[in-house]
Amino acid sequence: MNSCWKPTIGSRNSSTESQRQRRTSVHLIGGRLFLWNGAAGTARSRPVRRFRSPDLFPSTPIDRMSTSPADLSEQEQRRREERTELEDRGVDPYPYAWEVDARAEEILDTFDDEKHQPADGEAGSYEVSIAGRIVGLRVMGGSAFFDLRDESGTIQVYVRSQDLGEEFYEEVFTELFDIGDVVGIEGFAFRTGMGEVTVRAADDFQLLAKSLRPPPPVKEETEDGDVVERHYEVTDKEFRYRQRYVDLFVNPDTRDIFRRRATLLSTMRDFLDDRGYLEVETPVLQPVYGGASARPFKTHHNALDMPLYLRIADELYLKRLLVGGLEGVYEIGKDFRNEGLSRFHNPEFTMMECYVAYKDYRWMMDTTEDLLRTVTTALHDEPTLTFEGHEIDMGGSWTRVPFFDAIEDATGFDLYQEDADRVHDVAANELGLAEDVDSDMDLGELLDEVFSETVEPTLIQPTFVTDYPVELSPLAKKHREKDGLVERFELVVAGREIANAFSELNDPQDQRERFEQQARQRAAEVDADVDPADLIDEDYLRALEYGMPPAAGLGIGIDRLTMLLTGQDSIRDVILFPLLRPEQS
RNA sequence: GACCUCGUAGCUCAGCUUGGCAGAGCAACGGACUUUUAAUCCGUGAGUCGCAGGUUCGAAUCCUGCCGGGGUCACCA
Repeated sequence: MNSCWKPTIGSRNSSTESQRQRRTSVHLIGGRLFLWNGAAGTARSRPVRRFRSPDLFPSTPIDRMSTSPADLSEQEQRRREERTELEDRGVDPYPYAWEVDARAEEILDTFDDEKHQPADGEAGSYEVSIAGRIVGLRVMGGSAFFDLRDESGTIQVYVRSQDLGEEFYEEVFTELFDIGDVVGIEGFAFRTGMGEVTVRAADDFQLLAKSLRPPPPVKEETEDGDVVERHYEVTDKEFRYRQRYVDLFVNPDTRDIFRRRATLLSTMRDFLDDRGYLEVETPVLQPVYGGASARPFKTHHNALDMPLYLRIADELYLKRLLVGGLEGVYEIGKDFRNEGLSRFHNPEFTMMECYVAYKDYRWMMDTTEDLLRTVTTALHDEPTLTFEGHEIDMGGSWTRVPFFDAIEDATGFDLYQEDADRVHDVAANELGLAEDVDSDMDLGELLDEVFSETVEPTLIQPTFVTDYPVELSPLAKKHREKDGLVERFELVVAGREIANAFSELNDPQDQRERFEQQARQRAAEVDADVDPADLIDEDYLRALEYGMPPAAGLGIGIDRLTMLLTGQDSIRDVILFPLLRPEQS
């Protein structure tokens, strides 16, 4: 999981010495709390943290940066008072480090009753030093249990007045610690009478970060027997997106989604690296945007005094690299499209694009099968997944169906080589799409609409839809056999478009004509003042004129793939910090 | 941008139809409790009923407008 972190049970690092000394001092001085965390001399003399001068940020009123007591809830005020009280007692509420040598999940997995369970009244042999956040505190007189949550999971901690000194226990722990505080524990693992593996804070118990803001209370009543229990869980979607940091420590499922997203990415990288493709990084800031038909974000470079656009696709720069003689390249990065928000669209999203010289789209279909089967297996241990109740089999080779055949199969109408008027007529009058089409849509838009409405939702098992109309694909190479089509495929799974690929157009003359066509449309649609010539990427055409080898290219939307592989129905659930409307106070 | 829907304690919500003292559970706070499991038991505090205006003797409740959240559509290769 986290390769940086290696548990070292049984051979504990000698750098825990400072912790041992502090712990010794607890026993030596009994209840002398001001020495309890070894920070007595420094806590008071620590410089008081101050807010920056308001002059530095004249537009930000100081009273919005500090928080006046009147704005705070009772609970927030109390926690601030506790923090002050801790400092007065010489307890640093924000100390510097803690030597961790075990994690919750690992202790729960490796605890062995025969080897580790201590005899009554004795110390256990499974010694650990752990850290995490307190959730679910249960105090019972002179002892207490709480749940400690670290990145791996949650483990119960047992605290006794006898172990830690009465004064610490009574006056610091039970009075000044809260749910939400981050703490460090040194002690040993044991199994309680109720059967739960628990760490007893026998040796040390320190505050590592005082929480001034209560975590959301989420113990919801389960009304009847079949309701799933959700005790420490926040279900309010907006809250989860806006305060993802809380979502992550409260909802283990959320962390799991992002772990799986990371596994997906690393598996994909390994797959591409193993085949010898070079991972590259191309510009996000571009003087001319292209590679897709979306509207861009516009920005400005001050020193050069020039407009720049955030890229809407990586494609045109990656193909320049093929001209440069790199024979297999890929990039995983953010694209930006200035469009609306929905559960399928976030304005910035992650795209993997891969280009391989001397290959065509047929080869790319095979490779896509391999890639996605590998990724699916990495996440599910087998090449199958369940999405919205559908069992989806990513194994074997997948159905390949030409675009117009798919439409004909779904609607009974063969629209190949029909003109826009005819397609509009069929869509509006025969297919019940009158509300989705209108008469000034061009042929490409009409066909796309028909396909999206009638075919896409029906394709549940992985399906390559091939041979798109040229109007929809200005960067794809003309079909070697079929007039008016290009060698392109989209992969549809569970009714969603997962991948897009083509035999890459490398004829500079053909490319120029298609750019000109596209530029005229775009200038007319987006902004009448724009000169179509400014929308053409002349440098890309110059590159093609030097000669780009035949190549296959593939694009996969990582966010949507993650949705599919983690069973999420909103893109916001697979993006850590999705764009939201600004928060209103 | 259009339509639907919601806004009451820190959180989840009831109360609104039929106007009459602002409610519950959880959380918080005080107390009891040294192997608990959403700990339990006793007690306490907590509200600009989103905002503004109107109707009324009286508005959380009825009316109008606005603000904010969510959803659907539109835009979107």
